[in-house]
Amino acid sequence: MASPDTRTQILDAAEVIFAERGFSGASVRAITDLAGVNLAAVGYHFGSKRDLIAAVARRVIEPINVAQNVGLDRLLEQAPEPQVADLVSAFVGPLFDEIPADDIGGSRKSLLIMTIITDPAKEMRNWMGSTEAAVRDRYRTAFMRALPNISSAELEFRMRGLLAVVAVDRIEMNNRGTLDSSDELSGVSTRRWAMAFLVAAMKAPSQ
Amino acid sequence: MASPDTRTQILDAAEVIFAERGFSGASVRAITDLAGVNLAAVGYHFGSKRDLIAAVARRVIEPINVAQNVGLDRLLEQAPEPQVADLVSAFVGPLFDEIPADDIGGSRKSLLIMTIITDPAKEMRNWMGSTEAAVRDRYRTAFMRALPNISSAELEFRMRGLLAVVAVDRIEMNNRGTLDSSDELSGVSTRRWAMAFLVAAMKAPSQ
DNA sequence: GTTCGTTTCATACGATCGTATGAACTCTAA
DNA sequence: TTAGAGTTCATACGATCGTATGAAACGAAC
Repeated sequence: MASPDTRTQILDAAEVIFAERGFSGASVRAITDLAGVNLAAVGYHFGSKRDLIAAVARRVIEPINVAQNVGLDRLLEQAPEPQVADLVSAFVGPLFDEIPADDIGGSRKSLLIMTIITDPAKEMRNWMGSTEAAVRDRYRTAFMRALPNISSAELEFRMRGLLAVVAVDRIEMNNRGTLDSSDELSGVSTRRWAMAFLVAAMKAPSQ
Repeated sequence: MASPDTRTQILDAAEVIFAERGFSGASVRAITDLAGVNLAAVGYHFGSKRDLIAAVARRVIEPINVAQNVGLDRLLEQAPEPQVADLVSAFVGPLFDEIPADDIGGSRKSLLIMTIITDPAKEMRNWMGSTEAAVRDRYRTAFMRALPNISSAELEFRMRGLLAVVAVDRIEMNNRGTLDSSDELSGVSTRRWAMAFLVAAMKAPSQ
């Protein structure tokens, strides 16, 4: 069953280093040094750096996908056709919930998510699509019922916008978070701002 | 004055390689190989890889900033207080204009822009802020007049959303552009979709 | 206490990285 | 034609990269 300690320590350290330097900019040695474990531990527990990247990404993304699924389940229980605002909240909410804004680990995770989304290494997108695409499909059909005038393609564009706004905002907030002091205030505000911004955007008349 | 050929060939090749592999994932050798020039040419023309990154980023960002400035100038000539839709168009338009959607170089540039925005290497943000921040300030004051009920902080959030939606969309379109065939259609649509989405979002009531 | 699967360790390998160097080449001006 | 600045070239250096290896350490079962 493998001692969970070393494995977890590596995952935690990798999350930090990957967020700081990107996937290819991070060295296995930097990760094992931060984790306080032996260099060879990565090979033993994960096989290769590529597999470590996959494990780290999975650990960050999975709870978000689960929360998005649960949120949509709860909405569909209450009403067969949820409102746009509720769908937006259920979709982007987990990005705020699973990524605490004020602590260091939170900003680290948001950076990591964007690293995952935008990393040029295409390996990511292959193994990620499985569950992530399923969640997005569920939400898209729900959005299609709530916004019958919007075409499927345009809806996909808008859903991408949901993720983009929240993810980029968290990154930017983190970048200045190291300089500014009282970003707790803007941290709480951001969620309200994002909801107002995104709900209005989703409801925009079809173009 | 240095033969502009080699320098430009390096910049062109670096744009491709950086977009494909990220800054730290790209090797100088890969760039010079693609450019068909000698390895040492990077050292001679740019000094170091870091300086090459700066030069590439500057070449991509600068025309966008210029176009954004020109667009705002033109709006302010016509009316002292431009409308929201016009401001949005002038702000995100250059991202479409300077980055053709259908050709390969276009999607490459959009990827590169996102690489610049999100790259964990913080060196970027230092030398970039100079002119970029000035443009954003001009637009923020213009938006503040058009949207007097929105606080300055929330407005900054919303302007970040403008860039995020467009940039992420271009990346995603590029990612699937390699698979799909007829994305010229969605390429043209995207601009209209972005405008509808973003204008509605900017006009959202304050929260 | 000895055995044996599991985990950690120090260490080494070949590849590749960014950069530096000095010779060879090109081209213009005298 | 020659002098010299500007540019390109082949090549090498040390550092660091991901990965592999085999010995040491550990812990539970008998």
